[in-house]
Amino acid sequence: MRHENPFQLLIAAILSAQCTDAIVNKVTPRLFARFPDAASLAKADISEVEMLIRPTGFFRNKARAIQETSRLLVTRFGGEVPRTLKELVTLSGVGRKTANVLLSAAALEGWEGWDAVLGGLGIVVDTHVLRLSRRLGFTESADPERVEQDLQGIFPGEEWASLPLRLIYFGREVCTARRPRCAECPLLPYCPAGLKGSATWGSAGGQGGQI
DNA sequence: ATCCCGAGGG
DNA sequence: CCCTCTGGAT
Repeated sequence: MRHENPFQLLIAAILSAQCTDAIVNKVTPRLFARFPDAASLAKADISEVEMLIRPTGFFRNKARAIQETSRLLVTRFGGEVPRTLKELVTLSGVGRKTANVLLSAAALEGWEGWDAVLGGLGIVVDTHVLRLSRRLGFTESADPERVEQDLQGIFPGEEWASLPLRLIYFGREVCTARRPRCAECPLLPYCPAGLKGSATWGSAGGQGGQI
């Protein structure tokens, strides 16, 4: 997700719920040209915000969320993005997944002043991470928090920030939800769902996309 | 468990 | 047409 600072990534991450990042990247340049920081977005006309973000879906909820979050940044966090998961999830439209997106970006991009709190970093579990974790046998659970715990038990802490980005890319290009390209997959020899899955997921009578 | 909601792919 | 997309709040 494109961003120039923590505020922009926070807003973009809220907008990315149930929406491709390509669409988020399409609307954020206009949004941030009009409202570049928390102070300006906090005072914005809500209907104008709705128009700007409409293509991302859930636009009424999301407009309310990013404006309320901007107000909270101004009134409770000095106009800055808070740097702990506990504080981040108090923001409107921000759950554990979105909070972990911020902490992961801070770790990967080496944000100034964030290193002290990165011990609380978790693993981003979105729709791709959830699906691939189940297919690859990292977890049996469908609960995002439980999946995160299972992944934390498998991967060393240094990989927690980068793992989701790699799974997401892999999930978009190869291990897609609907019709995974098992024939082109380098992980096929190690995949429990593997080719036997494609018989189930695919055409005849299968209740497709169970995993 | 349900609602929010538009856009793109198959 | 139906399913999926870097979910969160009620």
